[in-house]
Amino acid sequence: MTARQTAQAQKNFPAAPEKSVTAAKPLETVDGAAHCKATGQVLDLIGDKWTIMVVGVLSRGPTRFNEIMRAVGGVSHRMLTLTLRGLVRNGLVSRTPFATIPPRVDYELTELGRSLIEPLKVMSGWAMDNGAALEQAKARYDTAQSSEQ
Amino acid sequence: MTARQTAQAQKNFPAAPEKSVTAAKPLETVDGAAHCKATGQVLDLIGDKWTIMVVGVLSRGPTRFNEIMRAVGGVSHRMLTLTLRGLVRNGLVSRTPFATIPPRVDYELTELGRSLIEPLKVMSGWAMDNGAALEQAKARYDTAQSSEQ
DNA sequence: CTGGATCCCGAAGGATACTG
DNA sequence: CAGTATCCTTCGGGATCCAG
Repeated sequence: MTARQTAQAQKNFPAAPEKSVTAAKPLETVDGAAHCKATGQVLDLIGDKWTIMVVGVLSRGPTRFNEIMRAVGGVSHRMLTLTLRGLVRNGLVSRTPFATIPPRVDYELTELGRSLIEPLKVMSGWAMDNGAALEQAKARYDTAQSSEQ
Repeated sequence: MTARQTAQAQKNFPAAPEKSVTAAKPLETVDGAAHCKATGQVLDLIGDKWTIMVVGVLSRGPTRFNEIMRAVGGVSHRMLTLTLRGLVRNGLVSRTPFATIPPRVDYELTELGRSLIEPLKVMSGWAMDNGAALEQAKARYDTAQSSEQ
């Protein structure tokens, strides 16, 4: 969530593919620095260990801190705090504390946050479709490596 | 690329939302462990600092090692090697060495690799659309924090 | 219950030198 | 040119204790 932005700050693609191909094959290439930069930004938001899991939980409705923690499972107290803070900061999640005792805080996806679900489902769909192929490739690669040693 | 899978290996969602909501609002929720797990897998592939940049470059056609390095800019020799190896291992990129002198190696997206471009463009599109909103949210959040100190 | 602060370890990743 | 090996620094992230 931090490593990339530094590298990206001074990152200007040296040369776009001369004569933007956007008209020719708009769906075949990712061409252009803008796309890469933009995609990188999103990955900085959700590319860490816990964010998508949390978003996944929150997509089911407003949830309290400890509920999220149990639902995600395996996340430390501290990391959940940080993850949520990041989401709130980026406006993807709203945080509404109740002055009850014991205190209670609800987290909920904002409109912006919900708009992210679609892209996530696309990724998820791709993963479901191609996960097997990926595993296969890995297996093949690994056995190939160890045998030719 | 490694941190998550360990956590995810033993990660079984404790309880799916009782009575799967899949029929009701299939496009509004990310519900289900499968989706989260799958999405997590993809993020393990492309969630690191360099992979998408490399994929972006390769989406324009076969490219040599040093070309990629220059095109990406800021990536170290070592990390590019590792990134490419990961992509090759997962079957997203093919590696074809030429026994010329000096040696030359071309990297190219495989069919599987190209199929990933679409999802990436979706993410990229979302980022382009909402990047401003994210920046705004961050700015608001940060100023709010520093002022109420 | 939610959140902050500290400590600490292991992994990520840059720099550099070496090999084919 | 492409790839490997080593060193060294930084940082993510878990455990733990403290506070409101």
